[in-house]
Amino acid sequence: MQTSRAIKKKDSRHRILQAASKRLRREGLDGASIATVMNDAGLTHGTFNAHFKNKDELTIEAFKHSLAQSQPRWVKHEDRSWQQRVRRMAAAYLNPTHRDHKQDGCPIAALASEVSSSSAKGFRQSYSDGVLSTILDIAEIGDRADNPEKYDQSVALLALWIGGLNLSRNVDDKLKSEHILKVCNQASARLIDG
Amino acid sequence: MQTSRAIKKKDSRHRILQAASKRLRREGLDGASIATVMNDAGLTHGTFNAHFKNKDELTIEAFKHSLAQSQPRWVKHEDRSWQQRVRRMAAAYLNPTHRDHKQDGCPIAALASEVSSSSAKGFRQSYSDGVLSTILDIAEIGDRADNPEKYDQSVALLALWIGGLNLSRNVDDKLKSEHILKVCNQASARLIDG
DNA sequence: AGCTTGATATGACGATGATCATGTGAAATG
DNA sequence: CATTTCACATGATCATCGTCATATCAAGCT
Repeated sequence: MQTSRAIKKKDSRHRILQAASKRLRREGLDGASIATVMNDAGLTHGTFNAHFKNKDELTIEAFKHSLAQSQPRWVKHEDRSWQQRVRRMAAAYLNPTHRDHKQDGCPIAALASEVSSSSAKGFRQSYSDGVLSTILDIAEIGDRADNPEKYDQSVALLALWIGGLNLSRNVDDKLKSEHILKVCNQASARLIDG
Repeated sequence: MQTSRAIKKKDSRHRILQAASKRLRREGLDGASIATVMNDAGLTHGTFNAHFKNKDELTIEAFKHSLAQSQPRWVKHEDRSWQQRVRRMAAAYLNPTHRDHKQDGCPIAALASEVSSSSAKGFRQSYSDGVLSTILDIAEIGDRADNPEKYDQSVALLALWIGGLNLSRNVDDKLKSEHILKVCNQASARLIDG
């Protein structure tokens, strides 16, 4: 049975993870300082190590948390066909709402260019695992051998989506930014009926 | 005429920019600390503000410097056809050498997910300009109106390349990383002969 | 030669961040 | 109800970073 203290601690941990995963996605690896995250969670910064060993551990857990939270939103779906599925996923990924809510969106895109320079080895491993499992989830297979063609198409789609989303986030002109999203949606469809 | 002092200063500035642009690409916006960069350039950190107003200015200049330095390597070329051109550019961009030399490679890819959270407004503007001019350079046109179809294809290609390069950098497994590069090369060709 | 200018060096300052030792108060236990 | 336990708070410590005031020393000028 869980004591009320244990429940409270689990709840605090969850609030910290929630806050950290948002900061992590919005402000990147260095942006999510412990003091800020703990403040977001409504706790004082010194309490941090009662919940996590150190910052690396928090980063890893927050990344996993955000992936588990955001990925099903666009991946897990019943679709009438593979082509339907790709169109739906592209539309769910490449749109102004996702572009403008980085802190609630896909952590793979949000951290795409920061991973390789991270000093936290465990984080790079988690990210790598996240990428590979996302590819399989897009393809709806358990292993590349199950359907190499779909796997390869899913790789290219994920690359296109991550690149397109980041480009659209970084182009100042609103119209041009939305044009990027539109073009990448069309390119997604093109990639699979070749 | 340039005095030897002016020459010396210009040379120092160039060394600082060179060092900063490498650090910027390898370690990201926060990684390139002034002390580190100045040390790389063979100067003491306190001398920094004799060359640049502040860190934001250095970041902007270093980004422009690296874009001017790296972009022509794969964009400026005489090609027999548009399809040839795209294949050549994809091969020049999506390969293990570029993947493994982030500090000398494309700054648009190297900073793709960090720009939107940067507090330096001038840097976001420079990056945005860099993206748009790179798209035009890929298409070899001066404005989208010159050839909307090529422009749109170039947008999708750049997205695919940036996403693919970053994915390959972040996947631990060597074979899988190279597979990503290969698949994205193939997808590039596919995107233009639809 | 003596004076001025400017490129670089030295070192201090305040801010921020990660980590940790210790204190506190309330819930759990007998 | 006294004692123990534990979630959390407080505050210190050490490192790093951006910025800046001041010092030095050699190149250029009169």
